[in-house]
Amino acid sequence: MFTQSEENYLKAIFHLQQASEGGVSTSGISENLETKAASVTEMVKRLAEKELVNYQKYYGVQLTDAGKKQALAVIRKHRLWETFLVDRLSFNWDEVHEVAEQLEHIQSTKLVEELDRFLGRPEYDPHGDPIPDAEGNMPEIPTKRLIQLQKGERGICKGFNDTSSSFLQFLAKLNIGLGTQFEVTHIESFDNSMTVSVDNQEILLSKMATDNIYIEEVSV
Amino acid sequence: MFTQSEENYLKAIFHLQQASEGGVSTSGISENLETKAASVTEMVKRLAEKELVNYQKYYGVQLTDAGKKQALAVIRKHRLWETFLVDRLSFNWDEVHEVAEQLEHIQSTKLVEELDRFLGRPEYDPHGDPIPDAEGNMPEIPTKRLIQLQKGERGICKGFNDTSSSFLQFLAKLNIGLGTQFEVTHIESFDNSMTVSVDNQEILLSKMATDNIYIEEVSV
DNA sequence: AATAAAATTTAGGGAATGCTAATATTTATT
DNA sequence: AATAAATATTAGCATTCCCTAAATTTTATT
Ligand SMILES: [Mn+2]
Ligand SMILES: [Mn+2]
Ligand SMILES: [Mn+2]
Ligand SMILES: [Mn+2]
Repeated sequence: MFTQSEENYLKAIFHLQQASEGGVSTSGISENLETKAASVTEMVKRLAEKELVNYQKYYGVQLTDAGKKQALAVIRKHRLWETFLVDRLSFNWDEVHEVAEQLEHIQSTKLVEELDRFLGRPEYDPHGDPIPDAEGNMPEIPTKRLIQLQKGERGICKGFNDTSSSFLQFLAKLNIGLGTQFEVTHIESFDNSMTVSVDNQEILLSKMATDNIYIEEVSV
Repeated sequence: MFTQSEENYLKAIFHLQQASEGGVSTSGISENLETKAASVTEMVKRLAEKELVNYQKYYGVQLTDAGKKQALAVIRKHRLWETFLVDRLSFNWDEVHEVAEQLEHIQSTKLVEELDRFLGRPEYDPHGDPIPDAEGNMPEIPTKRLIQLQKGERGICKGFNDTSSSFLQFLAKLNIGLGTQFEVTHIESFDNSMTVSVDNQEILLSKMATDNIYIEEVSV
């Protein structure tokens, strides 16, 4: 259906789109795929021709529904193969990316379906990233971090960027976990440390900590 | 290392080479790969440039050692993946070819090694074709058929092309099996049926039968 | 508002791979 | 041996994908 190169572009655009609103820039794509900007412009025009992206000269691209669907199909394959490599063959989680980058382009609906079944319909890949289902549904990935909140704003803890045991143990000591409600009561401009109130208790968190906590903002 | 297209050509040349001595013809390759002769000539020149084949204009190509090695590596991957699809995912033996045709091009030494281990180092794929080992060793595939022998020549039975139970049962009735020694005593030009002596017994075999028996020729 | 800097697009080109039509060579048939 | 038929190669062209250098447009800075 699509070439490997087209699929790589769609995937890159999808990921860049997650991380920022508005159009995805030519330079963003070119960095992500390690190609030159001129090559990106050319490919983006072809993708627009095929109605996989909306492209506005000089203002970047956005995936259409068709483009998003295809991107998710590739991401699904990528993460299923990573799971296969780690769970069934004895790859380490840091050795799988390059191979999955190739395997994600194999075209066979039956293969994807059977692989998914064989692996026990996993929901997350070895890196903890969610695996889209056959329809492209995937748990929303939290992108907002506690550090981005202003004084007086509130958020609910949705996940962590750093998943090392030391960080998780630190959080446990403070009674912070998934679902914890924060209200920012003070931001120290000197070092960007933050005071948040949790269950009417004041907790001081370093920049380092607040940058590693994903939240969903709650309107006051 | 090599492109998908190059690998497909090497594999095709390898298979055609098995089935006949002398150079592999341009038209043979073009039929096998469903491309035009002109495209074959062009690719064959590139392969010769890279010393994967010896090419003599108008007289076809032959794989060099390097070319043969690469062809065997691709065949190894193809057959391992077919085995995976049938043994581990629930593919039927007649559904695997197209997918294996893609999977055979994935580049990762570790993946091939781990897949081989995971499958229990199988020796034959779901179609009964032998799987080359990592060094490219593979049981010799018999290519000569009984039908090719002339009157007075001898051969030893090495395998069968048609492996249907009806054919195998027919052979069993005549006491023909792996290792059986034939000597051709007569060829009936009218219908190409053949009389062979086996253990000093004369047996009449139809063209249909002799065309499905692989042999190794024995010099008289 | 003018200018400088950064980002993007266009122009022109190359490698890989395939095609059709024209030409050359080999092989088969008279 | 001459000719016809079959095979193979060359010439010329198209597509995909990537590149560098030049031109254009947007964004940032004076
Ligand atoms: Mn990829
Ligand atoms: Mn992953
Ligand atoms: Mn293939
Ligand atoms: Mn097979």
